[in-house]
Amino acid sequence: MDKSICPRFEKAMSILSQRWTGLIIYQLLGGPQRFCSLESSIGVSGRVLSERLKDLENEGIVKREVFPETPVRIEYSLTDKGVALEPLMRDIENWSQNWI
Amino acid sequence: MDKSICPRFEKAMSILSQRWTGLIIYQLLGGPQRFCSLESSIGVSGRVLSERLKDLENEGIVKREVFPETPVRIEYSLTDKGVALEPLMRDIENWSQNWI
DNA sequence: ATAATAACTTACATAAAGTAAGTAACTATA
DNA sequence: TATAGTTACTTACTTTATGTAAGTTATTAT
Repeated sequence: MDKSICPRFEKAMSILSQRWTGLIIYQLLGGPQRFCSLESSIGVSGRVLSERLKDLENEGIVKREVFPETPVRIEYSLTDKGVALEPLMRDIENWSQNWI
Repeated sequence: MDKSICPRFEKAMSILSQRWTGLIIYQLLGGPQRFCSLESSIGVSGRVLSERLKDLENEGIVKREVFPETPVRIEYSLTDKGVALEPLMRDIENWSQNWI
């Protein structure tokens, strides 16, 4: 091995290349969403969605807010770090329109 | 399920969010590379690299060229479709510099 | 004849993701 | 009071994906 790739870039890739991460972020660009809403619009299993949201929260990309209503409402949204991924998502959008 | 995500976008994501795909494309932006060179610079196993390169070839993102020298030389490079991913890779680079 | 090299492939083990059922906390309905 | 409904999970179990290490093919060098 003679890794010549920037560790920051690799770290970013390791986050973004996890299954479902991109779609979760893309969905949240449209505004805050609830667990079940993400689950159904993306088509990810609850088990993995739960895991991914925790990871993204730990990375400071997603924010979790609890509203103690009945039944409880929990909203997920993007932090500034998450919103900073918008240009990237737009590039994927453009590329997919031109080449897929 | 009420999928509201553009199928082209989803398809693009399913390619790009596969483990190692991003790093392979990123490395090939620097020019054609051989199998063993990709293997060592990225740190992916040969088994999976082989699988990925086939997938990317099938998607028309990567081109495989055989040079019948001794020992044989095989070079992988990006097609136009692959090169079109450069802005995206630059965005990931930028984001990682600012936020990681 | 043996070893070396590149580019894979195969067999087997471990890690990640999917599926379906279960839980907690509360409310609405019978 | 009991039953069922709702949201946001978690748990146990199965299937798929990836890693590891050894083997294969074709060719040249020693």
